[in-house]
Amino acid sequence: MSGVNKVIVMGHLGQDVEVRFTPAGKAVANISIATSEKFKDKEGNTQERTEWHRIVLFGRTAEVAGEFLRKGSMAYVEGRLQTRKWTDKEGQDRYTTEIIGDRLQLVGGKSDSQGSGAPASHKAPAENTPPPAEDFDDDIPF
Amino acid sequence: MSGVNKVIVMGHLGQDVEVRFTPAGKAVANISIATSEKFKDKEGNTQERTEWHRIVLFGRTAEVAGEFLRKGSMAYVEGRLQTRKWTDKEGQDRYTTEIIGDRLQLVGGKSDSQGSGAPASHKAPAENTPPPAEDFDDDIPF
Amino acid sequence: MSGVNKVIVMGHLGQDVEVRFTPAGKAVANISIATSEKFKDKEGNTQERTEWHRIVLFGRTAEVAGEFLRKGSMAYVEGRLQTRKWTDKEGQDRYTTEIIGDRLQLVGGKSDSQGSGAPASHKAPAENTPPPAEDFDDDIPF
Amino acid sequence: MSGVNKVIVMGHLGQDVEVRFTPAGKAVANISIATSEKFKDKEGNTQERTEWHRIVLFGRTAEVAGEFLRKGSMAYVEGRLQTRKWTDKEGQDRYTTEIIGDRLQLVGGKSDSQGSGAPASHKAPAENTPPPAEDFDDDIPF
DNA sequence: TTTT
DNA sequence: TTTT
Repeated sequence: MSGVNKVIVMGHLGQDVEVRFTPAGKAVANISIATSEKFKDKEGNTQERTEWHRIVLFGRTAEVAGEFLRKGSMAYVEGRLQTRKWTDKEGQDRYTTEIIGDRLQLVGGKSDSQGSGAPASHKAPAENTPPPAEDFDDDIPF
Repeated sequence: MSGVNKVIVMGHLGQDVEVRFTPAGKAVANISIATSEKFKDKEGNTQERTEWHRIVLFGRTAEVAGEFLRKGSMAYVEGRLQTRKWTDKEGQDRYTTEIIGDRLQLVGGKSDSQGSGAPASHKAPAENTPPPAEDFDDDIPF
Repeated sequence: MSGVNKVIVMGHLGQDVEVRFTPAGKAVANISIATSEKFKDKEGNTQERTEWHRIVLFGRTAEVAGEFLRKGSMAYVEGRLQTRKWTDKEGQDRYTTEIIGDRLQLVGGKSDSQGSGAPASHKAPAENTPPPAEDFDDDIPF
Repeated sequence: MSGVNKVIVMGHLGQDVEVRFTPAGKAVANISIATSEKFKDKEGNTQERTEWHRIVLFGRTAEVAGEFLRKGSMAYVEGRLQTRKWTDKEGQDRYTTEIIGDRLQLVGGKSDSQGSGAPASHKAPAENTPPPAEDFDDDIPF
């Protein structure tokens, strides 16, 4: 590993968690987290911009997400940036930047109540590495 | 501001810094920083993946970058993620994720020697906000 | 500013917030946040260690803390480390390490319900600097 | 693990690295890193305050530090805060706050040249846990 | 001193 | 697509 590539994101999930499994049985979860910031537009009016963060979790961390998070839940995620290349239907190269999360911390937002209720936290083992994209048969990149 | 949207990146620049100015005279710099990580492929062989981070700096921070950084320089950048929508030549929506840097710290790598040599550091004022995209006439998004 | 000195802490407050004011009328808040980690002791049993973080907030951020946080509230704090020297009653030098917080984010923990209920977030202006310790008349350093 | 306890520090070492070994043969390194910040004093003059960070590294990370770092080297460290209680010669309780580093990244400062010259980076395995204090016979806490 |  |  060379250099530093670190992301910290905390906010609410815009959708329920999608959990899939690789052929080898490893869980992979996709979550989408919103953050927002205020800024002044040209007229000096305060505006709010929402930023959507596409996050991918693997293994036990993915399972924890699938079990404890849902649309509206608040979560803290630590991870790294990764830009993935894919080909669209016209055969053109496209790029999608995602956060590969290696630490997930639930934060007790109202919307995450779900029966069990117990908050949860999970940290991926250091050797955790995303499976190659080929493990999935998706045509649709996201 | 709601939630947390934080990125920390440190690595070497893949190209010289591009500095432009808005019509209002505000500097905007684009830099590209590489980080790399090792991972095991399917055969168990250690591979290295390089990640390129597209970073945008504004104001005084952009000027410091333009003055002290060049291809090969090492830099530490703190900022936030922002995904920008643009339209390609076929009229299709495209998205590019960038790091809006609000803190730049030069780290004394060999390649940044440049006469002056003085290390530098700069932190954007808290109220620093990127200018609207319309300030630029570029057809080319990056 | 040279180098990087950054702390991120999220957890529950062990006590209510203490807010004081400098002679110049600037608010200063002290909060205490717990984090915990699991580890294995010599016998291989899982133990939990709680870490208490002493945090100091200034100005508007301190006021937000005083208004919205209390014992049991959950908060996210970003700041920097600062070790303060003081003299105990025996005349000996003592040192206390604190986190000078410049960003406070409330996270909707159960215990912070308080009537108003509205979550809050505040970021100190970049030029925010702690007042010199002499602004306080305390004999007791913490 | 509950909550977030994260520190990022980058700066120059004030002294050579001290490496010791536990009875079980595990390396433990102590390093001291300086960061500085500018602030305005009461008279409005710009002053610089240096902050010294006491960092403890374990295992392979400690060995890397011992091999590649020395007084004047620049390093990036990621870790967590830990306050340690000890008893001084008068039998009084004393506390020292340290950064338990789990990621060390050398940054190519001039002063770290040392023959080999190769830059280095090391991340502790996730399960890395500091040995109990009793592993050391020191009377002197730091 | 918090929380699960 | 979230949340306030």
